[in-house]
Amino acid sequence: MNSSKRSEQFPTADHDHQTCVTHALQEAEDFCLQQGLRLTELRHRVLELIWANHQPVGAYDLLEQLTHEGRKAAPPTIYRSLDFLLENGLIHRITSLNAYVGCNHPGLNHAAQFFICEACGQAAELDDAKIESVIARDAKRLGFTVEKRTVEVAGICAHCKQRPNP
Amino acid sequence: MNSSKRSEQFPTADHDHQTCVTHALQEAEDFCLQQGLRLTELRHRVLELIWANHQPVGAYDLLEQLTHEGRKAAPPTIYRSLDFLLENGLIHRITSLNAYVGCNHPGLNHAAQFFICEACGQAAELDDAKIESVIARDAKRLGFTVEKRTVEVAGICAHCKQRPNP
DNA sequence: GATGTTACGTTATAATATAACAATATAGCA
DNA sequence: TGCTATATTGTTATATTATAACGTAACATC
Repeated sequence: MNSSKRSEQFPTADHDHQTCVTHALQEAEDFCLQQGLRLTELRHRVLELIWANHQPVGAYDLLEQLTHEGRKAAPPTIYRSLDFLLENGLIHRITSLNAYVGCNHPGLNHAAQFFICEACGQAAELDDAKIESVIARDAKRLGFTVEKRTVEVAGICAHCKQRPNP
Repeated sequence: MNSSKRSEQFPTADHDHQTCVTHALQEAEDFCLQQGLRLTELRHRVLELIWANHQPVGAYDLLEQLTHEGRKAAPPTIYRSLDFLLENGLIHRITSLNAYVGCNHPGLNHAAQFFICEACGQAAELDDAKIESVIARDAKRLGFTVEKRTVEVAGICAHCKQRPNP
């Protein structure tokens, strides 16, 4: 099966990335329409670039890609769009990389975990309820009210273990 | 009981912080002696400052504290000491804060989880084997080799929930 | 179309971190 | 002890990530 979206695993060789990007944007457009959010041309383009990069991408990389296509852009331009996309659950920020990646489940307001390959740079997004429940249990024991969870695991993905030089 | 080290919870009112700092430094000295590591005056002082701050502290805060006591210091000065302390498990880096905190179990090379209070700035270090095992299970399913784990939970600690203005 | 709000442009700067090379201190050995 | 290799620290410059502050343009609502 050739999944049309970035699934909860590292993309395989037969992964059709163009379809995956298109699907994600369609989903974002629908979501914003439903929610009365303004997915402006700039925000749309930034989201598209994030998906097109196909792996966590830095704000200044995105900025360069925008300016290369002729758009006038300074850091605030990109950070504002990133803020909008983050606030509305269309992308995630990967803290340990200072990078941004498209969200697989836009609008669900879920807590995600990321497995990040240090060889190829790809990141797999999981949503393991078990991790959430263990964290919740610890928080309860501490009397701690959870606001935000950051779970990021760095290492080597299965593909990169097979071929040493990706 | 008045614990003499920062325990696996948020410090209580009767927490004797001076003893806690002294204890941590003694432990670090012993550990470095055993391992043949050079805990130089600078590194010792940086570690002391980290413990004395009693909560995650930024590199440039430490730098300022060093210069205020008359020592010549530039960013590389502090980052090198931080690198040494990180490599040898004497401190942790809290990615989501870009800050550093003393390790409760120096030398154990353990994976820690942090619960960070957004009100008082304190961080509790846990070492919950259950979280590790769940992550390990997910990694196995993905065929992913884990190198480094980052688990950071932000929220409000029990003390701060009781008194609104800490 | 007047008006309030949201989004974007622009300039400057803050905050965090590293590169590159020189000077000094320390350890280990002749 | 003195020599030499290595580790540590000093110093200058710069890279990288992010935000403040303020003006302008677009849009939405009346």
